[in-house]
Amino acid sequence: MADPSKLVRPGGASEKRGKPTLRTIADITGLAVTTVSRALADAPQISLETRQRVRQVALEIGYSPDRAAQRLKTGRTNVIAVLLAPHEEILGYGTSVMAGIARALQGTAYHLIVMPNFLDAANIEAVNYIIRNGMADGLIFSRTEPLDPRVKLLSETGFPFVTHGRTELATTHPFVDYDNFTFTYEATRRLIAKGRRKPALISGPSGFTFSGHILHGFMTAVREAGCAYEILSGIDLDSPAGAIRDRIRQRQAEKDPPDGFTCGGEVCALATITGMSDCGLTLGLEYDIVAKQTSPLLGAIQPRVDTIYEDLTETGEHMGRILLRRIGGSTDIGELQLLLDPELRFKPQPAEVS
Amino acid sequence: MADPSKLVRPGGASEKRGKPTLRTIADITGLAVTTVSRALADAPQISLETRQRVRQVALEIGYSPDRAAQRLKTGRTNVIAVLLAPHEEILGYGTSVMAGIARALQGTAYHLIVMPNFLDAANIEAVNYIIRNGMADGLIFSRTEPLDPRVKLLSETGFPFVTHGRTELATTHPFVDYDNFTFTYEATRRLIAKGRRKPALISGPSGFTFSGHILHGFMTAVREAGCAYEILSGIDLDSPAGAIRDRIRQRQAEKDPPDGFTCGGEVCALATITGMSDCGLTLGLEYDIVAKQTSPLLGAIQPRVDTIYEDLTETGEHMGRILLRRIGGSTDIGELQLLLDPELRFKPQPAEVS
DNA sequence: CGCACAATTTAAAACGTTACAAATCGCCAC
DNA sequence: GTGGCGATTTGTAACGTTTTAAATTGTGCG
Repeated sequence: MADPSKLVRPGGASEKRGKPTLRTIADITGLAVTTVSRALADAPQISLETRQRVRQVALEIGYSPDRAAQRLKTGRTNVIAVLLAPHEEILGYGTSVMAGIARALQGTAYHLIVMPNFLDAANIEAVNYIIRNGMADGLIFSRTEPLDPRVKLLSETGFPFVTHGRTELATTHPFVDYDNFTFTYEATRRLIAKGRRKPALISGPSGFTFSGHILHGFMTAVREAGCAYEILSGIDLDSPAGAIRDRIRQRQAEKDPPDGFTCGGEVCALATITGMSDCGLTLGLEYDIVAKQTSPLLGAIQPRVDTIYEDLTETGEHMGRILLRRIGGSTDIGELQLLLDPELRFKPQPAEVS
Repeated sequence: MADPSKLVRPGGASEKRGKPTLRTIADITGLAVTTVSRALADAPQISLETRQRVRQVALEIGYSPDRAAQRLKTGRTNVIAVLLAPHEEILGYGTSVMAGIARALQGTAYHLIVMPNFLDAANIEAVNYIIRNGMADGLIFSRTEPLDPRVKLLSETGFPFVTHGRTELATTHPFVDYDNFTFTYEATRRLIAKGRRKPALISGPSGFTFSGHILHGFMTAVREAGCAYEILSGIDLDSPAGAIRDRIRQRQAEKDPPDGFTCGGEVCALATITGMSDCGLTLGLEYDIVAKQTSPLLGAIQPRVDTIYEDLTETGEHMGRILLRRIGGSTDIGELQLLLDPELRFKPQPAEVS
C-alpha cells in the first residue's frame, strides 16, 4: 500500500486543470508513475490485474501520452516525413500517395509531415537536414535517379526510408515501384495489335530511373515487332500540356508521322489528342493512344482512351507499411521491396452511346 | 569567469557524440546553459557581445534546438495541422493548397502535418482530437458549411484556425475564400454575352457554403438578364466525370436543352464537353462553357474553354500567413479574413493554329 | 525462524529546453 | 568604505515520459 501521506503531492490529484498525465493516473490508482508507465507498455513484470486496472483508468479519463515527452526521452519522433517534389502539384499525384501513406499509418503512433522541396536542385539538402536534426523516424520520397544521391546518403547513415522508384545502386534499399517497363511494353504492343505501324513514345523526363524503364519497354516492343517507331524529341512527360500539343501538331505536318502514341500520363494523353485533333485526326480512326491512368480524369473524355491503370494510393499504402517494417528493424529485403504489376484494364466507362 | 573545475561535468565537452545541444555551446563558450538559451532568443538582458558570440558558435557547430524539448517545456508544438478531405485526392487540390501553406511556413519554426479524414462523417472527431491532445498550434481545413460544427467547436475553444471557405455563423473567424458568387455571376454573364439563351449550372455539392454562393451568383446573372436558365438536377461538382457526361447527354435528348454551362471545375467542364460531343455538338458553335480553372489541365484541350482562374497555391499561402498571425495573437479580424477576387482572364494558350 | 528467491512495485535520474528567482559584478554616490 | 543600483549572468526547477537500479513484498524451504 502506498503511504497515504504521499497521496498529496504538489500538482497531484488536487489540480483538475490540463490534460491527464501519467501522474494523474498514478494519483487515482495509488500506484507510482513508473508502474503506470510500464503497465501501459504491457510490461510482463507488472501484474496482469494492475495492467488492466491502469488501462481502464486511462481509458476513462481519456489519457493519451504526451508526444513531446516521449520523443524527448526515447529519441523517437513518431514522425514520417514525405518529400514533396514540385512536379507533384499537378493532378493529385502527391495527394493520392499521401492518402495511401496516411492509411498505412492509421492506428499507429506515427504522424505524417510534409516537407515540400523548394530548392530547385535535388532535395539532398532537405534529406541531410532531416537526418542531422532527427526530424523524423523515416522518410519517403519519389522520382529516384539511377545513382540517387539521396539514397546513397540515407543508406550510408542507416536512416530508414522507402523510395517510390528504383535505383541502380549496388546497395539494395526499400522501394515500391510500378513496373513501367511492362507498362510501356504492353501499351506499345497494344498499339501494334490495333494495326498501328509507327508507334511513338513520349519519354520520361531525363535523369530518372523510371524514364529508362519506359524507354526500354517501348524499345523492346517495337524491336520484337520489327516495326517503325519514333521517340518524340523536344518534349517529355513533364512538359506543359501546351508544349506537347504543339509538338504533336508540328510533327504531323512533317513527313512520315507516327500513328500511335504511348503516353505515360493523363495530361500528356489529353494534350496529344488535342494536338491530333488540331490536325483533323480522330482517335481510333487515324491513330491510337494507350495511356497510363492514375485518376478518373480520362473517364470524362471522348473518344475512349485505352488505358493501363496505376493505383497511387495503393502505392502510398505499400510505402507506408514497408517503412514501418523497416523502422521496426526488418532487414529482410524481400518484404521491403515491391514491384507493382500494371493493371491491364480498360477504364470504367459510363453507359455506352448506342 | 567560469570556475575551471566546472568545465568538466558529466556529459560535458568530453562527449563528442550526438547532435549539439545548448550545453555543448555552454561548454565551448564557458557560459551557463541559461545564458546561451536567452542569447539565442535575443533577450535584451544579454549583452550584445555575448549574443553575437553565442550565435557564432551555434552556427559553427550546426546547432539547432531540439523540437521535442522546446515543445515539452513551452507547450507549443510548432506544428500546423491540415485536415485533408477525401474529395481532395483528385486534381491536385490538396497538394496545391499544401504547397502554398508550406511556402508561408517556410523559414518559420512550423512544420506541416497532414491529417487525412478517413471518417465519412464530418471530421469533427479529428478536430476534437487535435484540440484535446494539443497536437498542433493551429488548424487549417476546407469545405466549410454555413453552420460548420468544426468552426463552432474551435471558436468556443479559442483554438487558432483558418478555414478555406466562409460560414454563416454569428461569430466571425479567420478564413480565406474565393469569391464564388462573382465567379458564377461573371461566368454566366459571359455565357449570355456570347448569345446563349439558356445557361445551365452544375451546382456545388449540397451543404457547403460555397455551393450557396455559386447558386446565388448564377441566379443573379440570369435574373438580371431575364433569360431562361436551368440548374441541372441529379449531378453536382463532386459527381464522377462519367455521371456528369451521362447526365449532359441525357438532358440534350429531352426538349428545350440548355446551350451554355457554368462549370465550377475542370473535370466537370471536360465531362460536359464530352457529353455534348456525344450528341454531335461542338463547343463554341452550338454551345459555350465558362469554367473555373485551377490547373494547367484545360490548357491541353481543344477547343479552347473560356475560364476564370483560381490560384489554389496562393490560397494556401494566404491561409498559412493568416494562421501564423492568429497564432501570434492577432485578433484584428481585418487581417485575418481574405476574400479573393476571381481573376478574369483567359487561360494561357499555346500558339494558335493558323 | 530466517534466508534466498521470485514477483511486483518503486524511487531517482535523465532527455534538452525555458521560466523564475537569485547571484555576481562594476561603479557611483553618500 | 559602505550601500545601492543597473547591467549581466547564473543555478534550480520544471515540462511528462522512460530507463536503470533498487526496494518492497510474498513464498517456499532448510
